[in-house]
Amino acid sequence: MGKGELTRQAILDRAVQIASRVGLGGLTIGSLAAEAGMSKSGLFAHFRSKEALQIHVLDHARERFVERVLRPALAAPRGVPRLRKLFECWVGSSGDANGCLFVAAAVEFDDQEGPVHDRLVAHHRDWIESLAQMCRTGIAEGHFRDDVDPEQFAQDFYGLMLGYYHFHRLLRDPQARKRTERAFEALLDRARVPHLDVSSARCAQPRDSVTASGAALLKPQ
Amino acid sequence: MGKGELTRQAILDRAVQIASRVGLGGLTIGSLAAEAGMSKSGLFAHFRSKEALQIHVLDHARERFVERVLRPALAAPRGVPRLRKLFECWVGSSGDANGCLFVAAAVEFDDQEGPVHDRLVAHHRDWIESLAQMCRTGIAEGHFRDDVDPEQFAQDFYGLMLGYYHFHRLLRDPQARKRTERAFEALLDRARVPHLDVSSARCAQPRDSVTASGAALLKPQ
DNA sequence: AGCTTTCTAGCACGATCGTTCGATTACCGA
DNA sequence: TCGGTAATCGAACGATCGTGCTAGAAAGCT
Repeated sequence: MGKGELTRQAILDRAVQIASRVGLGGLTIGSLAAEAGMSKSGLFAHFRSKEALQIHVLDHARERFVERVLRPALAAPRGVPRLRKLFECWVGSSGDANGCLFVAAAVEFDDQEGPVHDRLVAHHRDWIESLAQMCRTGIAEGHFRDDVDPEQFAQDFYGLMLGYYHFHRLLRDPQARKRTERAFEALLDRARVPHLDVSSARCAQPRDSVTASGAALLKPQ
Repeated sequence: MGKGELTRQAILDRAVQIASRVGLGGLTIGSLAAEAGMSKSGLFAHFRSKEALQIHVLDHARERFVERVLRPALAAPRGVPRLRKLFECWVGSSGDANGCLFVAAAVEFDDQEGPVHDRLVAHHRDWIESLAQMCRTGIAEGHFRDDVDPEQFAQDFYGLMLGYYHFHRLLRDPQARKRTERAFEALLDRARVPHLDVSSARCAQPRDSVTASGAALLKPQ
């Protein structure tokens, strides 16, 4: 990795942090340059436009987020344990800027069409699909009923996390996390096979880690 | 109402619409003036600063939102019917800019301290408290179990709606609304009395009849 | 009607926005 | 070590940002 790519990564790290606070639109080249300790034009040369910068920031945040949340989950056994690990990493990374940026950008660009919007939607679709796929795996493993709707599960899951971000970050509610954990357990319960001792299902054999779930997000580059 | 207050309201109506698209920070005095058909300085004179404008926009959106969502709900019978009416109005006003602005502003100002942030938090606290209070009323009316946690209910409710906004507005998912309705019914079910053998009841019921199940519990009016 | 208060437009300001360009420095394979 | 490529900088561009100031138009009151 050349020097250019190196500082580029450093810039993007900073950019994600800033953008998670002020949004992708509020992210300014001048302030980013100052934060990165380089000139405005020097920084600008790395990305040919602000729009390109925004997309790169989005991609960067996605990579980091996948690495910190999805990847560890895929190392866990399929089904409920994997979902639980995902949840744990997701909630745990709430101080991390990468996840927050996605939520912020989602609200900011929800009806501002353009390349940034399209890229953002694509990433979110991938993420939702990963959630749904994990639910399907849970069904296949016998942890969930087979009439559970994976898309419903994914939306409920995501909504639950959005609620967490909201209560945790805006309202600074110290109980937000505990409630989110309860909501997550309730979500699992709703999908779970009735009259079954969960602990036995949870200790299912750890099949090989990387499966279809999240494959869309894990493709290189 | 004098002419000044009249154009002020017109300005704020426009401002809420614009801010729901580009955020409170992205809301610009110049573009707002152009949209309102008046000069930049003429508009500016109504609010002594941009920050004051943002707060007024926030208050305006809140008033409208309460009028369109909370007020109709309070006209419904206490407990579950009221909650159902609230949900209905809330979901129904998703095209309305007033609700969206709050979600947008919440993400935008979640760690930007200042007067706007404080006002926003206050409004959100009020809203959440309204949700929790409705839950308490549901308990008092005997619709919900008395060990239901109202704050948990409020967070779950809000999260569910955030999920709706997300899937509906960003992802343009045509099924978002139906899933949100299912999630809402599941939320009611979880809080509902009696708490008998949920698993069998849950599995036996086809999805369509879930909606009707709660309404049968209490007679209208 | 006239008079006073309120509202609005025009102009200008410093700052910062994204962006371009040419010069200069740093890096790296030969 | 040298020469060429890549990285960075400084200065400047037009546009737009939020914000004052002042003069005039409109509205409201008696």
